[in-house]
Amino acid sequence: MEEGTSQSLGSPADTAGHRSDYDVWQWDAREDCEVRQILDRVADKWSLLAIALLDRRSLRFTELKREIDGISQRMLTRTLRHLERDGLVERTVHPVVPPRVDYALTPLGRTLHATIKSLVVWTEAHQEEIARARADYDKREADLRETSAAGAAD
Amino acid sequence: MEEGTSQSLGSPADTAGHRSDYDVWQWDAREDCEVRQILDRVADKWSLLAIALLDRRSLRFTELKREIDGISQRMLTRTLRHLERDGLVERTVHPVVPPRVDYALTPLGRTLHATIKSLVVWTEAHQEEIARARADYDKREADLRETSAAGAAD
DNA sequence: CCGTATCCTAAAGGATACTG
DNA sequence: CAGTATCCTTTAGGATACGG
Repeated sequence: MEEGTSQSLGSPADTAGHRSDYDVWQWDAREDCEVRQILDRVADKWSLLAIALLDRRSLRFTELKREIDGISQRMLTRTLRHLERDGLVERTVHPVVPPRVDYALTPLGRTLHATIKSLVVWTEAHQEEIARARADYDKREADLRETSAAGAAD
Repeated sequence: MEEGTSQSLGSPADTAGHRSDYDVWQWDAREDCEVRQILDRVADKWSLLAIALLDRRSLRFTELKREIDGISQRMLTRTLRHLERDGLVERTVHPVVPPRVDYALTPLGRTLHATIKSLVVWTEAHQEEIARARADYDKREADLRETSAAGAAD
């Protein structure tokens, strides 16, 4: 792993004695860069769930619809099409009637799922810490409002 | 009830000889569960960028605004407040005039960044594969439209 | 300098109805 | 069964103006 290659943003950077080993701007969140797109794909409302389910076993459309209870037909179709386009999911149409369509994770999809899982694991490991942080923040906020209200009342 | 509450989705599961080691439904994407919230936080338009920048060194409001060129004041404030509330970023107000406010990643924020980074690394490693998949998909789509158009014209 | 408040637009996504 | 097509609501987020 190289230290910053295209350093960009003329920042002195290393001042904190700590540094990212990639260039932040290479995956600038606003651009249509790959990371942004993958992140959007992974993070959208239903993709992650579909990926996780398909990582267990392949499923057909209706099965997915039933398992991801609450998703609309429209969104399930869109989600699956996006995943398919990105090469994460494979769609197999069986020429029978009534139609049967199977969805399965590709090898690429499986490696992505493995990666996402580390984020899930992180969250599970730290959820209490986060909950505490939120409670503290909200408490401080409430105290602040109370104080300023009291101050205004004086 | 569907079979299986925690083990859930009555899937014999292992059929593919492969299985996730967590319960998909514990982090059901639709609920206000922790994973969903963290994922939303991480994936929203600006958070990731802010986190990555702050992982290098602490920055003040205006510096962040300048570095994340394109972000509105409104969204920068909101983004930072959310990160602060979750205990990922620490906000330090210096009681001077004009005001000076420094933002820094907390230890928790740093570990999150490290985790996110693995997703970034995954994306960088597979972006060409994804690009190919998309090109293939679009090609097939185009061919299909062409064919059906020709068929209709006949 | 560091915000908050207000207004406004674009996009995501649900509900519903229809089709091969 | 496995989708499209259409309409409608909700939300994210930009622009702008103002305040401590």
